[in-house]
Amino acid sequence: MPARRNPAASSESVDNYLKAILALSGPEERRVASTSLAARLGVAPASVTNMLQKLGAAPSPLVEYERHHGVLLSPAGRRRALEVLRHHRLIETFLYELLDYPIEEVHAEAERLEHFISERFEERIAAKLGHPKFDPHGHCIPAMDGKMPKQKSVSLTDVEHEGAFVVDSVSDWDAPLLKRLKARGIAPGVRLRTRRRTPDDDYAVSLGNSSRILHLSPDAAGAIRLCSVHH
Amino acid sequence: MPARRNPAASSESVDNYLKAILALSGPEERRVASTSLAARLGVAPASVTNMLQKLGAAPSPLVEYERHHGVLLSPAGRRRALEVLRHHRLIETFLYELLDYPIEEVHAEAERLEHFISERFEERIAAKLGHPKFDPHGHCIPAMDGKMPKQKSVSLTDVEHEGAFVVDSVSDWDAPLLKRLKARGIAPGVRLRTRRRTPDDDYAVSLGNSSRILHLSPDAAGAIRLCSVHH
DNA sequence: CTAATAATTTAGGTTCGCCTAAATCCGCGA
DNA sequence: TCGCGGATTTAGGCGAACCTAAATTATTAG
Ligand SMILES: [Mn+2]
Ligand SMILES: [Mn+2]
Ligand SMILES: [Mn+2]
Ligand SMILES: [Mn+2]
Repeated sequence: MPARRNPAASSESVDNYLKAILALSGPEERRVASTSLAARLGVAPASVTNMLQKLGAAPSPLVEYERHHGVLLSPAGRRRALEVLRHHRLIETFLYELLDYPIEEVHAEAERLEHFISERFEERIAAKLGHPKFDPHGHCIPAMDGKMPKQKSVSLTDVEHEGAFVVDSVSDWDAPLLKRLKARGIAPGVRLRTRRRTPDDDYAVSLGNSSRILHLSPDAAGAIRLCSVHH
Repeated sequence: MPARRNPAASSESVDNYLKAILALSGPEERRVASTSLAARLGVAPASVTNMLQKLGAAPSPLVEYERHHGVLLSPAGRRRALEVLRHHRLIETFLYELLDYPIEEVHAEAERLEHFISERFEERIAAKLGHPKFDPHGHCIPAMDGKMPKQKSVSLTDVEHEGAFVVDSVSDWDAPLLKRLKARGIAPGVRLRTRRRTPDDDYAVSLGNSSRILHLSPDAAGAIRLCSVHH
């Protein structure tokens, strides 16, 4: 009798659920609905329910789950999610900086490898990279203790007035889109000016000191987060 | 009805079976018995039979399997096994050369990662390393086309006469043993002299120009392969 | 040539992560 | 307050990759 080991200790799937909950619950740590998890993970809603029940019922649960009321990460779950996120972003940085990957390819590779590297690997690439604080998309890399500064950036889609900004980060979700942004010169750290717009306008911005105006699709704009420039 | 996809296309498990068959069938490509596969993979013999039946029955089989008569890799299976072996040894070299892993730790990490890296990753680390031909244990890294020069080394356990050799390779199988060998100065490329011995003697060798004699256990000797020095 | 021993396969069962179809629940608009 | 539609859960199943115990087959010593 193999003394039934702790179910759901961790696995690629579990890790991905935890990371998705972390992302979807946002800085305010809202409860996350199964449907949104299902959409994000590309699985059926029933599969989500199943997994959440299992995770929530384990001896030391990784999530706090209540029927019909969504989930939250438990402290242990949050710790694990941040660890995987740290792996993800360190790997991305490593691929970009040391292996010269094109930026739009780092995400997919990191998405797999994040689950399989050892603590030693994590530590070694972090050291090699000089303990970076940001990944190539401009996202913050959680520290080893799970601490991560709150982000105070806004989505370009939420800016309606004219203003001067710096690109904080770009979404890594959609590789082709990311490639297009790169081709247009939009990358973290780039200075960017917005113009006043009404809901019907497209997103018109100019970069650096150039006066050339770029017109961005809503998709593209949605992938860009900005910081104001009053340093 | 989701149009039943090619079963056993490839997976971590399948890869490990193929690699094990490649290793156990040796340069002469002997048929491999389920028992030896079971022992090497650390699974029950019944599990091996199961897997071999599945692999052998697939539309384009990765192995040629005959009840009660062991398996052989098919050309496709051999190709895949060599690809995974190439991954393994490139990753080991990468961890050793670029991430400063201690030699006894590279194997375990490579054993996992070999299944999850992309072609791009493979190509990039190979380039970064200058397309190495040997891994840190002295094992040959298969080329991209799967070609690999025949090894013409002998196990230290098969040497009974006095002679001058160069250490060709050390086994990566047993990390503690590997660490001990390292501590004793035994590594690929090191010059090593054997003395005449009878089956009851231990393995007595001296390294480089030193006259100091090392006495090796059968385990240690079994982990060392030698080349003669007539260059 | 036979019989026992060793190797191998078959039978039956588990866990994980997923799916579809069929309930069920819940909040909101009339 | 009622009931409807969307969100969610339940029920029933599947394939991978394992396992143990019980056949079965091969080999080999006498
Ligand atoms: Mn992932
Ligand atoms: Mn990123
Ligand atoms: Mn492996
Ligand atoms: Mn090796």
